[in-house]
Amino acid sequence: MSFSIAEVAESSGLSIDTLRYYERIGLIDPPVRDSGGRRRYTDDDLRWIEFLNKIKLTGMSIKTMREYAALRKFGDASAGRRKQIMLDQRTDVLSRIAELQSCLDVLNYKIDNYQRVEDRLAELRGDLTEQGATA
Amino acid sequence: MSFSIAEVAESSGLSIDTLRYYERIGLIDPPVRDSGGRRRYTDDDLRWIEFLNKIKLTGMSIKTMREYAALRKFGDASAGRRKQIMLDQRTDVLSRIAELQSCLDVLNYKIDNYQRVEDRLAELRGDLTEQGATA
DNA sequence: TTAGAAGCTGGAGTGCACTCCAGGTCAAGC
DNA sequence: GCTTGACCTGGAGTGCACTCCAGCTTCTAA
Repeated sequence: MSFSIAEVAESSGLSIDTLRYYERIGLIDPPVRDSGGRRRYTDDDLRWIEFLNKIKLTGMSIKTMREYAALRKFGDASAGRRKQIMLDQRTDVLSRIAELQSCLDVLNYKIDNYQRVEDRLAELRGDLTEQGATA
Repeated sequence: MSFSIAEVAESSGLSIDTLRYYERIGLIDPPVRDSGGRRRYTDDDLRWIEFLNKIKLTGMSIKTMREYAALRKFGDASAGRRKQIMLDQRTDVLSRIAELQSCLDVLNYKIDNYQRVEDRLAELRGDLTEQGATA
């Protein structure tokens, strides 16, 4: 089974231009072409693209993803370096999660504050309405 | 008490250029100047810069931060909109945390795999050494 | 009083990750 | 056989968030 570039774009959430860009810079291997020169992606290609998408979400730079992609070509011999990249990324993700958690506190504090301001303003408007009613 | 731009840069972790850039684009109010025309930042300025830093960590764009900064000028009247911005940002942060958590699974899976490959390679090398010893 | 450090301005340059475009090819349906 | 739409290429353009620079002024310390 193989897929057109449009199908891959659809299923991966990347644009067609982005897929071609990733190929140009060596993130994706050039897929086979059909008789008319169009790209046909295999299941393997799809899985790799899904994986790229996933590690992109962790905030990995394209530079690092390219290194990782290049290392795949060396098979088991590059397992050590690839493991290291994943380890570094995990460290990164863990600290980013912690960072975001601490930001939540600030956000919540601000939200509470604005809520209080809004409540006070609503109350004031209520008072005015009452005055208007009794005047 | 007031601070030179170098001191603010030091304490905020932003560069001097970035501080001036933020001022240019309206993220930071122009601080008062000393007799020689140099910027002197107040405690209030510092607090605002710290806050900016914090919400930047949440991934808020400069565009949104600028809107938020501009809204401050309207005081309580803008509390509603500012609360909304913080609410949106909180939603964002929560989903990003969830996303990162799910990425951790992939990272862990990969790390385990590479560990297994390395273990196997180490074992093979061990065998070779033994062979070498007995040959 | 003078050298050097720190700060100033407006504007240009950078790196990243795409995104768009002009002009061309190819296959399918009418 | 001709139109239409998907796809192709190389290269230019975009938006974001800085970052750097030249050429100037001002304070400080020897």
